[in-house]
Amino acid sequence: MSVSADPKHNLLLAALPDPEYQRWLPHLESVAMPLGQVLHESGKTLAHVYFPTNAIVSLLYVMQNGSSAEIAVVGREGVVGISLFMGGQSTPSRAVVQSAGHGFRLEAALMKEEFDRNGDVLHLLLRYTQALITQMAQTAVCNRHHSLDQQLCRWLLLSMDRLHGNELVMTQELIANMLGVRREGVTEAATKLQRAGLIEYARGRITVLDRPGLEQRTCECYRVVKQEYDRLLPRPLLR
Amino acid sequence: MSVSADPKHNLLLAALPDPEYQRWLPHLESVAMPLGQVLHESGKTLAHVYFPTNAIVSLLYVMQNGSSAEIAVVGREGVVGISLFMGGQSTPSRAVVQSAGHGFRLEAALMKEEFDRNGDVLHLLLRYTQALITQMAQTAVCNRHHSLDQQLCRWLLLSMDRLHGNELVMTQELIANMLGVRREGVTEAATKLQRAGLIEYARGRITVLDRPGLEQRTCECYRVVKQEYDRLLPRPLLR
DNA sequence: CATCTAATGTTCGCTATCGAACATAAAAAC
DNA sequence: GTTTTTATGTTCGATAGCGAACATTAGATG
Repeated sequence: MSVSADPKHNLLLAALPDPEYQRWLPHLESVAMPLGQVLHESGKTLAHVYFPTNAIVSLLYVMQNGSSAEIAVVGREGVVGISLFMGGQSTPSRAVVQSAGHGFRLEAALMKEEFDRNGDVLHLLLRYTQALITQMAQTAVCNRHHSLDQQLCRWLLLSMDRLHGNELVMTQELIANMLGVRREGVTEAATKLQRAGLIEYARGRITVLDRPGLEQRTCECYRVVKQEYDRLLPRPLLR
Repeated sequence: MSVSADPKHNLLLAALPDPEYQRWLPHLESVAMPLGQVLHESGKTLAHVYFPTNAIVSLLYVMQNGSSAEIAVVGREGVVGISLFMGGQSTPSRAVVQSAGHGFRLEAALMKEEFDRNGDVLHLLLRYTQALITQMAQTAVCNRHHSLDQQLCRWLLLSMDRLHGNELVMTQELIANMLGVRREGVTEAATKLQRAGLIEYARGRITVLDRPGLEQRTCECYRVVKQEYDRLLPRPLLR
């Protein structure tokens, strides 16, 4: 698929100054990212960092009792594995491919080395990390205060922003895992959105029909996160 | 108060290598941190970073409708204002003193300069930031899945870890703002804890009587956050 | 000491979400 | 084409937390 063959479809890779990009290129390994693939397990040391091009990855926390909650979502705007350059080697969360696609990966040691060279790469990755922090913080707020309806809209919008089209392959069961709610709740909320003509739903395939409509229904959380990504990672990235 | 007079009561400052510490010392300004003081406002550029010694600071997000939720809490183990060195200059959250005390602050420009020198200081601050990220992520999970009772225990434990004694000056109203719930809910939960003999409550003063009891009642979130701070910022800090 | 104010305690009906059970239908497997 | 599996839809009682109203009491203020 040509859409995934170019590393520059990942916005962070695209934002690299040319010397860095050329240096990384031979080490960037093209990888398929199938639905459900676990990129890193909670508490385990990372072997690679992943730069998705057209895949979406969920950072999610799985509790002792098995229920889960998504903390943040990473797509072509970002990188999976920040704990590597943040210095902790691992995190208590799991990274799972939520929407199949492709991406590129870089070996942990190489990533760390590049980060520690300490120039534009460092500042780019740190700004991205700050955007990711905003997403996590907003998830906390949203979980506290907003209705499932609103949260579903937020989640759909954040996912759509990370894809090219307006279609998402995703069952209600999976969405429920991400949002940390029951599947029935998602069914109910999704049915409402479908009745309102905002989305079309068919056995694991969601099509967004009316994006502005979703934006109107969602809570402020979506806008805050979006604005912060735009602010911290404008195009052209890097001042 | 002697307990606040020494910058090394802040664990990050204490973890600085001596050359850095000596260089910072003349620039560290001792400041009182009274209850309710706003250290930075949502979206505003930071003038200083703050290193609390015996104060506790809440990072909280205030919504359009006025309700709020705490995203993370910072005490003597940390620093307020990470967005400064992360590169964003500001964040969509507000930092408010939740428990009065003292601290030290450093001018934004100096902080950035030190960070960009790019040695131990950078890695120390990044590891701290990763611990903070874990706290935010866990807050999101906790908000989704755990009861108010459990969350109150978590909050008390996290706060106690950042103080010296076992007493906290804090009304139920304020706790409710932090947790993003109603004051009545906090009253009810706190009454339960008091009846169980775990805490003593008296008009804006909480005393923890049975810490292990609280740890038993709280959810896994407390332990995860605690362990992650210990892992990322062990004493002696810096490898 | 009397008064006022802020902090806490209590109650009641309401709503969103949960937990569980079951129905239906589309797609996949045979 | 028949069977099986998977995804979605629906219902019912239970419960946690909400919103609002009001009672009580300990300190602060005068």
